[in-house]
Amino acid sequence: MKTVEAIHNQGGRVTPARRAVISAIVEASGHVSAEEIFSVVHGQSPDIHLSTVYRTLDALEKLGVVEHVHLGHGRAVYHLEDNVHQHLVCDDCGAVLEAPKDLSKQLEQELENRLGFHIRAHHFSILGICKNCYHKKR
Amino acid sequence: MKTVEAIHNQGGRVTPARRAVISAIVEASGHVSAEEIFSVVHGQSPDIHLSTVYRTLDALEKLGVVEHVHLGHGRAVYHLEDNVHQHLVCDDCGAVLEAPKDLSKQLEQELENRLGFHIRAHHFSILGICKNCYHKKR
DNA sequence: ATCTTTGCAAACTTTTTGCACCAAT
DNA sequence: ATTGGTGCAAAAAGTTTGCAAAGAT
Repeated sequence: MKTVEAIHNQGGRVTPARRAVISAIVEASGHVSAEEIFSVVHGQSPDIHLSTVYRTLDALEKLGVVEHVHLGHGRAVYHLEDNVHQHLVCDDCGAVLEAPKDLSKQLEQELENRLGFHIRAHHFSILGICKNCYHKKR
Repeated sequence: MKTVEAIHNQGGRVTPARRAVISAIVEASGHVSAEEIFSVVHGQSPDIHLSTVYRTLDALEKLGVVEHVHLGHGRAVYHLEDNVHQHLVCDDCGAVLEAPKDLSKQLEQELENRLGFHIRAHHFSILGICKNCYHKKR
């Protein structure tokens, strides 16, 4: 487990709470809020507190294991850093799609050339209306 | 004043508070948080409450006069709907740039063709590192 | 033994809401 | 006179923090 090593290397400690949070994120394999993570973790280990989840997420973020993003309005969601991509978020149904890599690359290039602006791909989010919602009239 | 008419047409009332909020946004001519709007408004009319600002912003949003966006992490910011554009937000210094229109258009087209995803330009925000921050080493 | 992490409770920030009063139409 | 808007205070939602006890190394 790479994550566990990363924690060790930084002088961090591998605790049950941290294991639980990590596996909750891995199992979710998507975009999950702190509370969603908490409810999974808390379901199995009721002694683990919400604030511990937040602190663990913070720690994992510092280690570069997870990343949090604010998709659209509302709370932050976390996802694994190995799954870096750009998010398309439906403003109607909340669906989260991933933008095609080449499209992202292209945009990234152009913004860099023209404005010297360096996209953080993992922090990129576009709101709009997804195919489904668009077709059920709006 | 178009906005005032819009309010009337919906059976809404044009109150001092609403006038104050509207002109605060117009004068700010950028991206302002509810609190920034409040502090301007409150500076001139100390009797106007923060909750009134929020309610007014809500009302104006329903009328399509303003729009709020969550740029990056942190609180919502409001801007006039006539100034629709895509935001580039610097993750370091918080600077907000506007993306070139043609670039946006291109991306918009492609996402539509490929995924059937319809960008809401005004709700679009890209995080990254701006030119300045990028060059002062990172 | 050391020093990080946790549980807990409480604070904080941003936004929303209930209610009685007030004011725009 | 209506009915929508406002002030106020209090709640809600999401996140952070201080502190003493517990646990990983």
